[in-house]
Amino acid sequence: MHGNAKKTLRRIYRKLLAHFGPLNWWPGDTPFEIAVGAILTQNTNWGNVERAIANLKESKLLTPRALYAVPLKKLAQLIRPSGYFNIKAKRLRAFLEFLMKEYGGSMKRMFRTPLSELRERLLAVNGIGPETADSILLYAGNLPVFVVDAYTKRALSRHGLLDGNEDYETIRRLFEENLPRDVALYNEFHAQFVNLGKHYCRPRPLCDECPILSEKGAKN
DNA sequence: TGCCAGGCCGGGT
DNA sequence: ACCCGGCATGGC
Repeated sequence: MHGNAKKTLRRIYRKLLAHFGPLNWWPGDTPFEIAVGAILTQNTNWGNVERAIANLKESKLLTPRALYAVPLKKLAQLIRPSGYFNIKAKRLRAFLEFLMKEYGGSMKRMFRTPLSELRERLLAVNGIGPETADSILLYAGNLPVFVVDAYTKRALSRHGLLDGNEDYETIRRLFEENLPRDVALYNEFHAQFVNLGKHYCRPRPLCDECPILSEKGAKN
């Protein structure tokens, strides 16, 4: 990114917020539900994830202990609407096993682990990659980690702020090093990027009319 | 109808 | 260190 990253990021944030208004994301009723949602939403529409979570709620299974006891095949059927249900059932199980064995099934206890150590441990769980780990840390744990997703990369690349070949960690550091270490800001900023992607930054219809970010060299 | 969705893993160069 | 196929349902 060019010289004035701080100003550029603040300007993008201001424009997103002005356009969409505050989104106040809280994608779940409990930290555990948010973690489950973070895994289920991998490359999947959130609407489908809501159905899967509704199934778990109706079955009274949306607690770590209850869900860990569900047989894998049954778990897969419950989360069927979220897509990739076989692989996601295994990924949920891997996270549940981690949570149960390391923290007795307590998200609160899990979040007492120092941040950088917890991030490493989450990344070591099969099925949890950088975006999923960071979503759990930020949205379930209220910890100051910036979540980078496909829309974030796409928007910054398309507007010339990134080359497009930067990796996840590079982009995450770009945000964390150029914004105040503020959980509410990280939360809202990522939510705004996702909303931008939904409306204006699809892969196919080139977002010529994107009203949010200014082109490289524009004044605002 | 075909493309896309808030990725990640495992195997191959 | 990249690159790619596979995973799968539901909305537009």
